[in-house]
Amino acid sequence: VARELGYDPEQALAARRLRYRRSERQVVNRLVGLYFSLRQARGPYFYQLLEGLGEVLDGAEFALLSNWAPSAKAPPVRLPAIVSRGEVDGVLTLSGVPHIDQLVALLRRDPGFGDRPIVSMMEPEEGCSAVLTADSAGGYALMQHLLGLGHRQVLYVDFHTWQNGQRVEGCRRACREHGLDPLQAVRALPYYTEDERRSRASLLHSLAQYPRCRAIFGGNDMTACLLAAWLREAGVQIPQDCSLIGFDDTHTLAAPTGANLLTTVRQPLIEVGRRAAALLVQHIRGEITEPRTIELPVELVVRGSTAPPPPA
Amino acid sequence: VARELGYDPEQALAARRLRYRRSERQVVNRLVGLYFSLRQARGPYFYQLLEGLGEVLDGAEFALLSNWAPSAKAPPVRLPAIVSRGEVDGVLTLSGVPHIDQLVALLRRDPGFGDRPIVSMMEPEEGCSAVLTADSAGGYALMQHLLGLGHRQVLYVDFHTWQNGQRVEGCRRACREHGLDPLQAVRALPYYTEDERRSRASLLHSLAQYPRCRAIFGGNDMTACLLAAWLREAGVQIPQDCSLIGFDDTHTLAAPTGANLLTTVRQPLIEVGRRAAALLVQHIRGEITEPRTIELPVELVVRGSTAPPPPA
DNA sequence: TTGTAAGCGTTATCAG
DNA sequence: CTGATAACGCTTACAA
Repeated sequence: VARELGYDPEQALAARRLRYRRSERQVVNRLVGLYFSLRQARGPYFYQLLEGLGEVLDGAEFALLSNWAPSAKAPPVRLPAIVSRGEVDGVLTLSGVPHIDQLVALLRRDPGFGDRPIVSMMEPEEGCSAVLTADSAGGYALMQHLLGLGHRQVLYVDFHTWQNGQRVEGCRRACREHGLDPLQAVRALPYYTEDERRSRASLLHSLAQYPRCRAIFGGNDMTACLLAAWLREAGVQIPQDCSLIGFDDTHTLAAPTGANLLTTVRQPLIEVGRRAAALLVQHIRGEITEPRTIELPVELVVRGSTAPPPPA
Repeated sequence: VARELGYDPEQALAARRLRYRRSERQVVNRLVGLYFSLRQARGPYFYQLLEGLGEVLDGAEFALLSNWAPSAKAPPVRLPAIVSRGEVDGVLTLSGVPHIDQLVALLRRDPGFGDRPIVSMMEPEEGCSAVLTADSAGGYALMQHLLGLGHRQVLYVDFHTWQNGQRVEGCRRACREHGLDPLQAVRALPYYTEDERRSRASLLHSLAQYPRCRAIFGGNDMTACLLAAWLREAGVQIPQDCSLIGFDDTHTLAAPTGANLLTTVRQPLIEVGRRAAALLVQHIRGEITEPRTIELPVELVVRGSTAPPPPA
């Protein structure tokens, strides 16, 4: 009869939620939150993840709350009202967003969220499930490729605020296997978003200082493309004078023909989004109770930006 | 006393919503929905809008619901449960999403949404507020620029499913003012996403057919960049052999130096997002009751992809 | 097995 | 003007 009349108690969740306070049960609201920064939302990295998330959440009929846009400056001090009210069933976080630890602590402390599931993407997080990629293996494959071309020194350039430690660790592992001193073979050079001139000068200085270093590893594709522009302006030709590698396979380094030149490691970002969403939904449905970590493989994509080092 | 004890009736919105059924009042949930397609979410066009939306909604402490990801195929038949439950205070829509009319009708028909505010971005919509850009003026400025360079014929290429009529109308207005037959001067050539080969052949055929037409207007930057790749492969040099223009200023047509070549019309997309969010929040707060339309100016950005036509 | 009543937290109403 | 009361729709404990 209920079905005939189109009656669905889910429609009046407000009443159910009210009543459930007595029995300390939880109401599933089919709503999950995504914590990210507007800064990240500018690039394809983010919207590939979003595409995977959207696909799975849509299928599971979950809605996605997504305007958490923390600034890099201050840690979050308050949760959105809808979270404190207990209407958000779970949360997705994303590596690279400032102050994730504080956010997680804040969520855990709030009675409106408590120990509901959190799934972290691209970075492990204490007490949360995670969907990661084989970062270390990616760095290893990249370095193997460069070593095979004859390079013996690499300059690793990345935001100083990011810690892609696994990536570099993979590079260094490959170096050790080739009998090279990993600290000599992979030199880290931070760059500073807030001071482009300084970063550029620092890059060119390092290239002059280490004449045998003719390969540059940008911490990700976005960084690599920026470095490419600086190198071009300084008259350094890629890959004749210097090889360049990225990470992610999200950006195009355009050759005159329009083709993508950038040798990189492809991360399965859409799949990361899918898996993270699926994991969160399983948690919410109670099909999983313990935090779980998934690692997805990455793939070396060799294009035109890498070549043997020029003769000394 | 309430303040001392940290008591806030907003925290128990469920109870308030329950009670309000009797008096037919509405509960503001500080939650708005964004209707878009995953297809759009792939490009900077979308995330510039999102950036503006996020900024204002964050400031007003509204949350954003954003996993409406309709496929192009089928019109929406059901609203997310959270909308039907009346927990979404208002909706933002975006031009280019399939079946917007059906969505609006569906919302209006659903007692859970009824006549709550809808703000449409980049396209007017019956019975809704809208934030638009001066499309026609943009087309006019582009055409003025081309006419000034000496062009007398332009090929307009765009998705056949999109109707950027105002843009073309602006072009034709400029032609009329120069005493040209607008239908002769601006020829429309649709292209077909599902059949790239056909679109490419059609483009090259048209160029051969109209030898005096040496300027191409891609309906937007994304389209223009795609056309640029096809032209390059066909050996057509930009801008020496043929000028190329886009619209939006969202994509880069990279010169060998990495600089952006594309002459285009900049749309203030972040500002569109900000205004749309602000408008929706004002509606929800009851500060505005009647639908309102805002039009923002656009700006011609002349770069290297336009030049005088080659001598006949 | 079926039926009844209480109560979740809020607010409108009505009596005092 | 103040203060008590009932009802929004649901779930559950308990009685029949």
